[in-house]
Amino acid sequence: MTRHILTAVAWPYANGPRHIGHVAGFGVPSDVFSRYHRMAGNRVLMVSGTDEHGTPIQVQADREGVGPRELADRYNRVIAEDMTALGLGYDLFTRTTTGNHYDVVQGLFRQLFDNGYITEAPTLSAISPSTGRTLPDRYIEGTCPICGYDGARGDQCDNCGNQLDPQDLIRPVSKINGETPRFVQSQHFFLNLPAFSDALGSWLATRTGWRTNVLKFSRNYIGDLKPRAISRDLDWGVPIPLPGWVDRPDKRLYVWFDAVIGYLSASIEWARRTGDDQAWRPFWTDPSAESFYFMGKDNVTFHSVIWPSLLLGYNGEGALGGKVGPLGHLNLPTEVVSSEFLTMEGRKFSSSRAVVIYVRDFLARYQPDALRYYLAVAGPENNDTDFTWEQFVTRTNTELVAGWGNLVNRTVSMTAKNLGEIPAPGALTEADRAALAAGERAFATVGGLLERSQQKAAATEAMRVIGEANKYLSDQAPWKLREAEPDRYASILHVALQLVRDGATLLTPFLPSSSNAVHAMLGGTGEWSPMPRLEDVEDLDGGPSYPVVRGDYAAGQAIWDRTPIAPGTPIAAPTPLFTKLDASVIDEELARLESGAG
RNA sequence: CGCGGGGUGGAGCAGCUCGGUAGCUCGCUGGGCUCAUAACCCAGAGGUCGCAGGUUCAAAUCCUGCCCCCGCUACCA
Repeated sequence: MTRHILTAVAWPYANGPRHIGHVAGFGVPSDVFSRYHRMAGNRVLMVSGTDEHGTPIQVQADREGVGPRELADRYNRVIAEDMTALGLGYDLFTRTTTGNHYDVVQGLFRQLFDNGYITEAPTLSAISPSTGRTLPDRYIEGTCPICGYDGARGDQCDNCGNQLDPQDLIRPVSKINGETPRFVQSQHFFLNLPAFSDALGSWLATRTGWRTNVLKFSRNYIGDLKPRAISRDLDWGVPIPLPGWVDRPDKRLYVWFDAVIGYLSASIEWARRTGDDQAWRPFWTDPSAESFYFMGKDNVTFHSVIWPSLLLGYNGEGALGGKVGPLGHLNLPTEVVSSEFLTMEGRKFSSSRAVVIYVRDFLARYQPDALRYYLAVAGPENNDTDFTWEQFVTRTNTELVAGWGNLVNRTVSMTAKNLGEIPAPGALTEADRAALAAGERAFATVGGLLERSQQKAAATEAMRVIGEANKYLSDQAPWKLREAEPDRYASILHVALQLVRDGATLLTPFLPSSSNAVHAMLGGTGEWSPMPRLEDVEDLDGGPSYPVVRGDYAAGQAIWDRTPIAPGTPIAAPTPLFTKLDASVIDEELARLESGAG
């Protein structure tokens, strides 16, 4: 039976361009996963978009002297272009400022409200006197009332480690503009998280196959849930859909509430754009549908606790009961796949301190597949991992260029120069059969690892198979047999070309562009693993137009199995798949890092 | 006692769930090959698996204590 798999990819925040640490966490792993499942014959829906509400957007907009919408427009486009350039195969990469998203978010809010899971209460919050907007704790600094340290943050003192409330700070000031925040009583809405702790507990107890730290962290977290405010004093965000509130210019839903709902709204938007409004349902309301959420570890609680709580509340499945919402019963996540963090040359990524390499700048100088490969094989899958330029150059040159690229190049070159077409095999020797069997077996082993989200091991295993193919060529040494034993020569090249074909297929989830190139080299026509494209679309509900990432992935020929090569297919001289990097790029990039030029 | 991860040959990692004389990639040394982007193949050197105890016929693998590193800690999405 065909599985329906939702790949829900964390939403990049549109207050600036994204760096390679971001795509290491959510981008590349989710695309490897989706491409594999598409090849394995499953129906995949991969959605995401830019998250554009919240105070940091507002702050950055003020800093740049533009409105929040203008700022969001700019970085939405930058990020969508970067995701496309990396080859991330979204069915829809949209944004949170669409009419469709507003509708879906407000629909969820109303259902949660009607079911009793959202309540109104007064709360003390910090306001910026000059703008009237909520001032989040992290933007407030002052002297710690406990230890006297004068750089304490509103939520915690970094010096003595005590948890603080911002109103306790001595001489609190706004980090944004230095003014003294005002603390005011204000009416806000709260999500009754404690009402979900039992339901969350039994749901988490049924989860299997998760990375252990995600489960441990989540189980620990639900032990002490408190109601959580989901509105803010802001004019930038989704309006609160209740009489007396919806028209207020100073109250908005808080960004984290609307952002996680994006998975659902983007799925619905995708369906509407396909012409079948209900096409999202097999991924959300069918009990057998599966959903995998990809993110960095800082986002785990939002996906393993908060988002499931919203879904439980919408379904009327918390402690207060309630009705199922108009969209029907929505599935909770099958698995929350979290990545650890990537560091940059031993330091934390930091845009402000220029410890960073943006996706855009990276791709301007290096191949997307080189980045994808590095992140897949040496990324932060289970541990924090350091990105170093030296490692990047080494892995690119030894594994991609000298290992895989060279296998393709030497095999295809020999064939093109001396035969001009894919040869038919003669009688196969034991060594031929063993080599072919190893290539075929790899689909099960690499596929099994990908099924279990062990992408590092999967990539390593695929490269091992390629190493065996290189060894096969050396052992058989066809170049010695070209004139003396032409039949044997043809057989060896046939086997080697089939192994190249297998290697390209196995590496397709990781290196789609390169595998497409190999497909063409071997005389393949049409699309192998389709790439995403960026296009401008009209808002479906009358808003301004915007760019989206989409693709016609079903048109791809790639399947997770051996694709036999066809003798007689003409073969031309190849061009190298990967660019070898000169050792000098290490120093150049390190110098860029030091000078802060990005 | 806030939660979690980690300390394995020069570098980066796997192994630890189900204990049995340490594996992979890179680098290094020597050799082979010459089809290939000086790429490929073979052989070798190099580790008392953070420290100290304990359990066991046997521990990198289980238990206890300690030292060091890192991430997270919820109004920052």
